[in-house]
Parts: sequence; C-alpha cells; structure tokens
Amino acid sequence: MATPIWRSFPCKIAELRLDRTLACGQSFRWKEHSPGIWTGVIGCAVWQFKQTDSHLWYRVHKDVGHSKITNIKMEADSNGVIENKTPVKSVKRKSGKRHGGTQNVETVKIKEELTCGIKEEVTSDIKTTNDRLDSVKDKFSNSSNDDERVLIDYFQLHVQLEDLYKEWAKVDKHFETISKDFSGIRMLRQNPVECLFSFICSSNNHISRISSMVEKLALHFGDQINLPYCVEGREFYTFPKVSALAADGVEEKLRDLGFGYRAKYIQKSACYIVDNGDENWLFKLKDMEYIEAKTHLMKLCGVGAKVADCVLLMCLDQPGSIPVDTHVWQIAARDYIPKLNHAKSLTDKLYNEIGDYFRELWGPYAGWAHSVLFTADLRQFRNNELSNDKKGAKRKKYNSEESDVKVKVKAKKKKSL
DNA sequence: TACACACCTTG
DNA sequence: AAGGTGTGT
Repeated sequence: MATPIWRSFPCKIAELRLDRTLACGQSFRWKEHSPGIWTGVIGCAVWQFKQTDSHLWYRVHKDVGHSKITNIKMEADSNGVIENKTPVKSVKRKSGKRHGGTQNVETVKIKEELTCGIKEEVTSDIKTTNDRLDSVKDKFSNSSNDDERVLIDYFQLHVQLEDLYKEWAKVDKHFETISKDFSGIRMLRQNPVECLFSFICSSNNHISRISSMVEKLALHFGDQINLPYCVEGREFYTFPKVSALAADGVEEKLRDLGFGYRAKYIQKSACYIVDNGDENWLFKLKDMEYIEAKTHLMKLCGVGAKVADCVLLMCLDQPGSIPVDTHVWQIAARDYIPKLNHAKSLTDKLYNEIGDYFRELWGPYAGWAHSVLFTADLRQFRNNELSNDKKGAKRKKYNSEESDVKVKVKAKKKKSL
C-alpha cells in the first residue's frame, strides 16, 4: 500500500507555528524526525504535519483494520466519547481501536462567559470554517473530509489567534513586546486521557523526561498502530485506555520503568476514574463550569491545582484556565505583580490571585496568552529571541532585574539546606 | 492559612 | 535541579 499523499489546508503561519505549538510542553508525543516534518499520534492514527507561510500540510497514516467487526467498533468510538455499546471483551483486539479519536467536532462549544467581543468573532469564524468544509465536501472523499475536521479540531483552527494576539497586545505592553518574536503559539485540543496522565507525570520533571515517560505509557499499556508501511523508521502506539492503567500491578510496573512516586498517582487516579464511570467521567467535565470541573479533577491522586489547570486548559475547553507553576510564578513576579517578590512560597491564595490577575488582564482566553509568555521563557526557545539583537538586550535586562528580595529568599533556602 | 519537607529518577 | 503533590505542623 502506498504512502498517503500530502494534503493542504489554508492556514497562515501567524495562526499556527508547528515548531512552537508542538514542542512547548502542552503535548509530549510530537517529534520532528525529519526537518520541518512533525510526526505524532492523534487517536489511533499517525499524523504528520509541515507548513508554508500560507498552508498547513498534513497526511494521515491509518491503522489497518483486521476485521469488519473492528472497523465498526472504530467508527462507534471515533469521536472520543467512550460508551461501551459493543461487547468489546468478546473480541481480542490486536491494535487499539477503542481509544478513539480526539474530540467531538460537531459540538464545538461556545461558553456563555466568553464574551467581550471574542465570542462573536469565534462564532462567525466557526461559520466560515464550516462553510469552507462544505465547499470541499464534494472534492474529497468522506475520509479526507473527516481528517480535515480532526485537523481543525485538534489545532482549534476556528479560533483566530492573530486577533487574540492583537487584543492582548493592546492591553499589555509587555505581551506586545514579547509576542513579536513568538507568534503562532496556540492551544491544542487534546485527548483528555492522554492530557491528564501526561500532566500527572509532569510534577518535578523536565519536558524531556515527561516525554519519555509518556512514550513509555503508550509503549507498555497502549496498542500498536498497524501500518502497511514504515513511517519514520519506528513504531507507533495509541495512548492507553484508563482501564489499562488501572489494572493490577500497574504501579509496580511503572516503578520499574522509572516513574518514581508518580507510579502510585497514575494507578490510583486510573482506578478512581474507572470506578466513577470510566473515561466518560473525564469527558463529562467538559460540560461543567470551570470551578466545578477543577474541584472534580483535584479529587484525583497526584492532581493539584496546577495539573488540574493544565488539563482544563489543554483538553477540557477552559481557555481562561491559568496553570501557575514555579516558572509562571516567576514571570508574574518579575513582569507583572512586584509584591509577589516578597512571598516565600506559592500558597493556594497566591496561586488564585495570579490566575485572577491574568484573567482580568487578558480576558477569557487568558490561558492561551499565558502559554505564549511561558513558551517565550523556555530555554529551548531562547535562541529564537537571541537571534534578534534588540531582544537579546531585553532578556539581559529582565534577568538582572530579578528582585533583591527574591535573591535573598533563594539564598535563605540554600542556607537552610 | 501558611510554610516545610519528603517523594523517585534522570537529563 | 526539574513545569508539584500530599502530609503534617
């Protein structure tokens, strides 16, 4: 069977920068194996992306089914809504059909609170997108049309990123400065299962180790994606179902795999989810208000405020959610809220204050704006900034401006050790 | 409420 | 150290 052809979708590079969006630590399974070509797994297929100034190019490598029964099941689960309508257990599957795709495109939800003009823009843009989809419907087969829907959904291309950048720049001079060199950073709409367990792994970790842990989860508990040809000279696996992570002995196996204390978090959380409606428990959080969904998430072992906010922002349709990690705390203290420099630690109260401050400043999509500044501060993207002379000077300035108080606190910490 | 500290590994 | 969380004071 031949490799699928590349297809294009109109998308300005200012609306999406693959390199930044796929490597900024919101999703951990994308790799630039070949220069400019990003490869990863969405649902139970391998996807590849590349781009020009005006278009996003993509091709999809789909799992080859083994029987009609498997194919029917795949269809039933294709939008990620987990409902066991088919007697799955009776059929031993070789590859992961039940994991499902990403999210439900048909029900792109516009929350009432997303006003301030943004709601209108988003709504009208969705209409445009749908029109565009309708117009190409006849040209392509159904499957390529479905692929396009997955693509739009995954990258949330119905959201006009450039317009948001303009809004944020208008109300925030610091954002205006930084964002000039960091365009095209947008939130993905990830699968909640993968997103949740990835961020349970994230505590006290670097992106590189998180990535290797997530890959291990897929390798050991997911299903191999069967392709009739080789892609990038490697194998690909679906992200595991929650039930696979709740099975007996998972914690021990994860410890052997080097997950450390997170091994327990993963199995305990998986068990909780399985006992409370399985993956549907997770999907239902999308229909809740921010606070309610967050409260539910934080019942999970290993999920505190920060991980909960990551999950809410990156897969549960809460664009105003602001995950405050140590890094964001420092950005806030350095560039926005000087009084934070007097704080000893990030208490619950301060955590909420920081989130509220940014929501007040940036509006309903504050979480998206936060990720632009977060990415700009990542070590791997610093070169990006240093390549611009003016910005190189700026960076130095910020570093030297780290407050005396904070330095003292750090020194104190060292002493006490 | 606000800290302090342990927790597992590895890039 | 590294993009935290759970527990105890």
